[in-house]
Amino acid sequence: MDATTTELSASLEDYLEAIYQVIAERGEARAKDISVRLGVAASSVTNALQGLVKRELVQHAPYDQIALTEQGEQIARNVVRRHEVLTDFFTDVLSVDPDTAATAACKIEHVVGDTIVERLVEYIKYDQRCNHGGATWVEGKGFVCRNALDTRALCDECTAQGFCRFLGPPTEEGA
Amino acid sequence: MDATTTELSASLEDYLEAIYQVIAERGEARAKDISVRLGVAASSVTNALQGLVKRELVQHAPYDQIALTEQGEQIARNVVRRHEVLTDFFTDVLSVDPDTAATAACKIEHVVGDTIVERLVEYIKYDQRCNHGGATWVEGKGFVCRNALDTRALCDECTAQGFCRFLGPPTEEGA
DNA sequence: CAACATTGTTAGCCTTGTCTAAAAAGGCTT
DNA sequence: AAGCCTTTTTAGACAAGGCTAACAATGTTG
Repeated sequence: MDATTTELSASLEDYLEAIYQVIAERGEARAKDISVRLGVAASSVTNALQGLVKRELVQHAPYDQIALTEQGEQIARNVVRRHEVLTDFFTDVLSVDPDTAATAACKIEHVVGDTIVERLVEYIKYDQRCNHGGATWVEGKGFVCRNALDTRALCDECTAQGFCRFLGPPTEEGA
Repeated sequence: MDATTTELSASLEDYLEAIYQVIAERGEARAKDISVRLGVAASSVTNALQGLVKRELVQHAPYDQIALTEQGEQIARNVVRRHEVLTDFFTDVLSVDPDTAATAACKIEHVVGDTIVERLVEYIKYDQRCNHGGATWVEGKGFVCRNALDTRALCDECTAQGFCRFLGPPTEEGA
């Protein structure tokens, strides 16, 4: 089995993520921590660890601590990043409540590809920097652009400057 | 087994979706169509059908056509809807290319919850109706609000009207 | 209507991932 | 160092879902 090529299952990604986070929080990770965090039987952890060790993503001698290999840590970081990006997007852009956002991110993080994630990152940045673009969720009304809520103040400023003040002057690409 | 309560696996959702689409396209569905569409062995289809029949989501006598029950069709429609919403969001809002969008939607449709889907719907609507809010992906630049691309025309209009012209006047909720 | 091609089903195997129960290892505590 | 409690591992079962190979039904066509 080629460890570098094989796609990792959602389940194994979850283990990797949990290991990474426990190490980050506690300094070290033991099987118990993982089983508690994932709500899974201890034997399931042993089982998963064997798979991860075989793939060289984890270092683990029986009855000992759990550590990530270089490779494993990289994958874990990636999963965490996807999780964070999704969470941020759901809460900041879509104004979804934190619990729902977290739950959704936990599932989607295992299936979303890089292209989408990077676009989401850009979209979040856009939403943060541009008072034109940023919309706000208003219950019973849908998404409303901030200009519509903040009186005309921003629009005046926009006109005065002739461009979106956070992006620089208009480009020639415009219609 | 309580057919109404049990969560459906991603795999069975895929079968349901395929059956729905084949019926929509061809008027009827047979096992072969499904195996071809999903790229799966014929026996896998038989197998899945048994599960779906047991759950009363599909009607199917051996060697006969495949039909959806009321229940099954409802679930199928739901999956299709999630797929479409995701695809639209990825292409229209995030400007991701159609292939990537479709691939991502195929996977995410099985794990995304209703709350997020409905927010995405609203966001797409917002993006379509509000020239303030709508952003456009510009390669090498990120998302740029349409105002920044379209010269100041829209901004002038915005100022003249004092509000986002697609949403009505500013509300008191504004800061 | 009989032969053959296509389609569908069955049977049996494999992998992944979970569980429980039982055994083994480690670590405290006296 | 002996005993006890916790943690880990092993062993074995099970469900899902996929595959191949073999068999059965259907249907088409001389």
